[in-house]
Amino acid sequence: MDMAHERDASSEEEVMAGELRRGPWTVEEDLLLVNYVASHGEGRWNSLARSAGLKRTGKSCRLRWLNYLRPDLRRGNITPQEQLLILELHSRWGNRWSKIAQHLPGRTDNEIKNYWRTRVQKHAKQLKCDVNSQQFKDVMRYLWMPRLVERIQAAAAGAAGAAGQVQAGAADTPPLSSSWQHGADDGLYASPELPADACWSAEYYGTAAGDHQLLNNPAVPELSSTTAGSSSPSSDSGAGAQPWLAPVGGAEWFTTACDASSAAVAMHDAVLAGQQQQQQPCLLGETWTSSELPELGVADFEIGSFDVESIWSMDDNLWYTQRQGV
DNA sequence: AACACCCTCAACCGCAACGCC
DNA sequence: CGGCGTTGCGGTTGAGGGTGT
Repeated sequence: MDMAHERDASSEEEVMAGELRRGPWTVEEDLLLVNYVASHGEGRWNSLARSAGLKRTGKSCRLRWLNYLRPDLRRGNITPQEQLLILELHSRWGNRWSKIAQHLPGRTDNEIKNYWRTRVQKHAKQLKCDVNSQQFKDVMRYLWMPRLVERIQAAAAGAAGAAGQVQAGAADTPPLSSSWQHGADDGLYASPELPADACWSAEYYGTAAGDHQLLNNPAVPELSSTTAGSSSPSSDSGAGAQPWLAPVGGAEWFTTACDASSAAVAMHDAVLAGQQQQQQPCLLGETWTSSELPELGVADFEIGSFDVESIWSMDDNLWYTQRQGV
């Protein structure tokens, strides 16, 4: 776009002339921006930059505000709940980062994009397959996601156990395949890493009514079991969308993930048993014979170098530690 | 201790869409 | 209707910190 190039060129000149700053923001600049937005509101970023006395482009100001200074941003690691949601939403929408970010309150598209590139794509690379390949999708769906579910449940069970000392019976965590996915207890889904009012608890993962709210959540209409199959062919199903989890009915994938988790955990336990005292990475190819893998669609490509443990030990070893402790 | 390599993430870039005049 | 400014999105880069040798 010529026009854009002209603008960029002028900006470049301003940078060269020392009229515009680039690179990391200083505390002073942050203060200027925060104070200005607080008193004048967002928008009109170019004029805002000038009015606030910032020697930055409007674009830079907007980005700094949205990705870093906004008061409603969440900080810290991406939680297992968020990871699960990212995997699911990306499977449906592809690299529609801003769209995905809309369903992760307090997270920015940039953050999610970075997460995907640094964590998810890394594992695809380990598997020596394309991140969009069916094999990798299957690994995500049948291994990664169930493990996340297990991990969430384990964390919730720990929280419930602690709460059980206050509320009798709360530690009696129901089996995964029944109550977790059906959301019998709101408290079950609360992550210790999340604020009490975080939407992840009941809103996203279930309600006392027993629905799969992750997929029926009004905030994610495209995932609703009542709309997923009948939604109009909007841009959501266009070029950016990736159809490998094609129009499953509502919570189907989630149920599958939960069911698959048992098998996945069993395999994991077998892996641990097989490892005995050896403190070496768990290698899929060495532990799971190809005869066990066809259902996962990972039998016919090279997986020998893939470190399974690294999947769920991406940010910490909570899940693994808990499994070891069982 | 020094160096190289790797990883993360804030920031930038190019482009397209939108809205106003 | 076209020009122009603004906004938003997705891809990419590079600084800085961490880790391995």
